[in-house]
Amino acid sequence: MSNALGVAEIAGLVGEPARANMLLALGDGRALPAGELAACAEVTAQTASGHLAQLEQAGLLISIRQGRHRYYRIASPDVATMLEAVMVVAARSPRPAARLRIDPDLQRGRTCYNHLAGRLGVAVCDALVRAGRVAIDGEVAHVTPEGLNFLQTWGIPVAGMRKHPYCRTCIDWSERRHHLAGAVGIAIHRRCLELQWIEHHLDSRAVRVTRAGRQGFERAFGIVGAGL
Amino acid sequence: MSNALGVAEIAGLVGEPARANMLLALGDGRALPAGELAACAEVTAQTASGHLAQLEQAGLLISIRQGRHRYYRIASPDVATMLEAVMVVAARSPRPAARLRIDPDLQRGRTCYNHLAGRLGVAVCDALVRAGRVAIDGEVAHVTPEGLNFLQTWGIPVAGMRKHPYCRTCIDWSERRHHLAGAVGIAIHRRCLELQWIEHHLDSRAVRVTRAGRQGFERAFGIVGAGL
DNA sequence: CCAATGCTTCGGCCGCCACCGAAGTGTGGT
DNA sequence: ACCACACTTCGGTGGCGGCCGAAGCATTGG
Repeated sequence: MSNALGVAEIAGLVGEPARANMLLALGDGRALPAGELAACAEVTAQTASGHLAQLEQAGLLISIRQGRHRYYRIASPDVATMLEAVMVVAARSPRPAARLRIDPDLQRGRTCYNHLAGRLGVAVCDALVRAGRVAIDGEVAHVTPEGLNFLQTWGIPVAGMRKHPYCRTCIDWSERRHHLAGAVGIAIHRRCLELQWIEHHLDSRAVRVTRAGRQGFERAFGIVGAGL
Repeated sequence: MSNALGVAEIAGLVGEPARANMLLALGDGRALPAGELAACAEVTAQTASGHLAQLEQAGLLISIRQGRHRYYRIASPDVATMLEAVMVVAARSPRPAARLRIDPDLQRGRTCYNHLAGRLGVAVCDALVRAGRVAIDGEVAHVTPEGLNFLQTWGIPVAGMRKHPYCRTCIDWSERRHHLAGAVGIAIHRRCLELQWIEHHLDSRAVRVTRAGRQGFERAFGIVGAGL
């Protein structure tokens, strides 16, 4: 039925701290860029690149190139199941192991290079789509006339930014759900900072929604709780 | 939430061909002595001992000492579940074939402890199943009434061997197929030796099919080429 | 165009670990 | 008592592979 060599090969790929860290970071189905996975694993970009290539070649991950980024995600539910099964055993293992803590702040809201991501980013994107201000067609997003109007009055000079990477989606946080990237995404992020709706954690990419932000996100976007 | 170090540790233990072989041999919940596991993994007793100690310390296996033997078995259903999950991924992996050099003699035919394995072992098992003489149900195999008759007339005293490890299957590492183990498997091997259908390579577990064996395997089992 | 950024490839270093020979411990059989 | 057998421990060797520095594409933005 199955051979031990194949099993050892797969398990061996997981059995390396750097790769295990990357796989676990992707464990919930998100797609993350290579650089970020390198940070998760605490190795340099070169090392991570090699690991990711192995994982993809073995069929554990698949990658999508988006601009100069390369997003990786778990290839199939089978792989996720396997990871969970290993985690169960690892948790029951008598060997105490150091725990790598995942910052819950990062999951709530963060910047993805220069636009909003995390639950907050998804919430903003959803709100814009629901309000008919943005229309998503695959990887490309369009700002509708009402959207242009809205952004303008909100304080974003949309006029000058009709350029190529205008508005697009980013496959990222919270599986298969988009958030806005591109020029519009960046502008929104910048405007949120200007308005002091969010503030950055020092030394981290996590963002915190301020009290003013809570009100602002609710009034302008209809987001209650500001994605928290 | 979960710790990557623990995961890597567990997966790393499985990610070694020798250990993976042992774990898979124990995958059905049987308890096997260290020596047999060493044979399964095709390493010396010392090496196997070290591996087994690691697996036990990590909580994947537990051992019972019985006389001068030491029987190992899977520590918990969680571990078995994990192994199956890895096997599923390994089966779907685009790299199914072994990249490890396999001794062609061993692949053709060999003994697995004391029964036939390799292509010859698989061919014999297949032939018996095809002829309705053996029925395989998962890891357990049953000899049908016709099978009893056949073995008897072939020269195997089946009458006295209704004991516990009667007839079971063993997963072959090089062929990824089942072959017969247990008392019946051992008896078949012994009978083949008696009939001089096979002879052992000196100093190896490889077996060679003699000219008489070629005829015999074809006439009795319908195996042409005797699995070569 | 050029500079910045993200990722990949190449080359060499170094540590870990699987492996086996030899010797040691414990159990069973005679 | 003796030997045979199953397993373990120890020590030394060799190879595999993870790691990073440096350099090489590719994309984006100015």
